[in-house]
Amino acid sequence: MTVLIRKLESIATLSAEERQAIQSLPARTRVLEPRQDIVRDGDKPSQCCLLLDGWAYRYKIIGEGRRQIFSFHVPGDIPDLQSLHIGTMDHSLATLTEATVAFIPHKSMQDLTARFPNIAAVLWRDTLIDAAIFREWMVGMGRRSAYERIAHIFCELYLKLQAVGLAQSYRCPLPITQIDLGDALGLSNVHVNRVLQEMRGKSLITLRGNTLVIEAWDELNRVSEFDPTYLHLEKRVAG
Amino acid sequence: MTVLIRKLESIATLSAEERQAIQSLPARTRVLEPRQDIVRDGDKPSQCCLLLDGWAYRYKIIGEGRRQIFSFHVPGDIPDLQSLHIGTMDHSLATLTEATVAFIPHKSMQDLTARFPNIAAVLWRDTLIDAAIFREWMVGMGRRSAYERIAHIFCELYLKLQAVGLAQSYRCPLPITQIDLGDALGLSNVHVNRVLQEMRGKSLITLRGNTLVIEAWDELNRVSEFDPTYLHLEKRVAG
DNA sequence: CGGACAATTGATCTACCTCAAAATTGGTGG
DNA sequence: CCACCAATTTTGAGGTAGATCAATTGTCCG
Repeated sequence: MTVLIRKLESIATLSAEERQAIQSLPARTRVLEPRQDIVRDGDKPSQCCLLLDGWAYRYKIIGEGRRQIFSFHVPGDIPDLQSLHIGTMDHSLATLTEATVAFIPHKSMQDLTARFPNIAAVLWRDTLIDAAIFREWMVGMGRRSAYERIAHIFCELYLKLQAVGLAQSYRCPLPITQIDLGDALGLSNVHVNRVLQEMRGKSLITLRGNTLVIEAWDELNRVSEFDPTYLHLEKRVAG
Repeated sequence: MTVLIRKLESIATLSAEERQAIQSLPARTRVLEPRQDIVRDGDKPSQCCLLLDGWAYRYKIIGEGRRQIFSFHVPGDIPDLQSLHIGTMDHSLATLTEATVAFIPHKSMQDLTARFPNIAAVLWRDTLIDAAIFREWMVGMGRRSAYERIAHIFCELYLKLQAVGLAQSYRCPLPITQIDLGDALGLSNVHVNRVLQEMRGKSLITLRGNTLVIEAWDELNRVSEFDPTYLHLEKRVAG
């Protein structure tokens, strides 16, 4: 649960007692294959899924195989926290890489939030930040060019990873294909590819073997008009 | 506060005592002009805004005057509920029509949620549904055509209004311009106009004088692949 | 070494945008 | 009741970002 505590402390403050309560949350841990569904659109889960290791993503398929990706998740995230208060899933959650996840019964989460209102507030806050990120992606898909959109998501992912200690020196893992990136941003994989080449040509980034290196952070921020306010990060892990 | 109770009961169940507690929430009521900002991007509000009458919308402006609208709000909504747990606004909230709003201090909301954990859960649920709608709009902007997108938002708005008793017989108020609609869906006003004409031509809708009439509900559902699950409506007001 | 998947390239197409002007509408004051 | 104004809607004429389709190449792994 350490990774969850670290995540929550990146967006709020916890007392020792609260950390302790989170530590002793019961959990059934499991290792999952890459690209494996964890919860599906239409399911009515009775537990939440805490990502301990690896990456996951949320998505929805609409007729004719069109796919929209809503978010990418890293260790410490509870991507389906919402299922605690919304019975029926309106989208799916799946692993991106091999992943270790801990399943926590809704019952245990409910007990925890009942005993510690501050933890409830922090978790609520987490789902609100989730929504803030959705809004920012909406801005991208509605009003930014492909180039700006891709630059923007790179800035976002880097900061999110840095906040939980998974990135530093403008270098971070990025285990997603260009198809995934397109489905997250509302673009075709072909166009994603061309924009990436343009960015490489301008020495903004390097992207090879699942590793993203941001060569020009300031410039990437500038072209995407990136303003991290919406991530609502309280503090950052050194890095 | 009756309108708030009705809204919350459209997505969850309240006890008599809970209804009573909501009724006695302190509020400073005010009438606002059309198109007037209520809270602005960057503000740190100390109160929430309950919409009693009229419409509001949330939006964000990015460089060069590009605007993205995130949501439309009707009586019963608390469009900035998130400010309760997220200190700094990352977008703005404004009226669309003349509107009556009640400002409720964060302090009162916090007392209320502390005393009634079930109300906290319902409000949390409300913000989660808000996020679910954001996701559906993301699907639209990322993967649906302009035609599908417009048809989809009409279905959504009609059901949301019906749920709080503001629409019936496939007819509802819609006090928004084609420019607003475009900024909500990531389209130009010109293109919105052409798509609307196409829909009129096919007798799917009538849209005049701020009133939307859905002439062919089933067909509108079909072309937009509309599935209301994501609205997570518990029950509907008769109508 | 082979097979599968991901990235890349080329060629063509189109949904939607931009710009600009005209027509319509709704509200306002005389 | 009418004339007028501002905002909105509508129309027309290009223009383009990004899509689609179809190979080809590169990469990772067993």
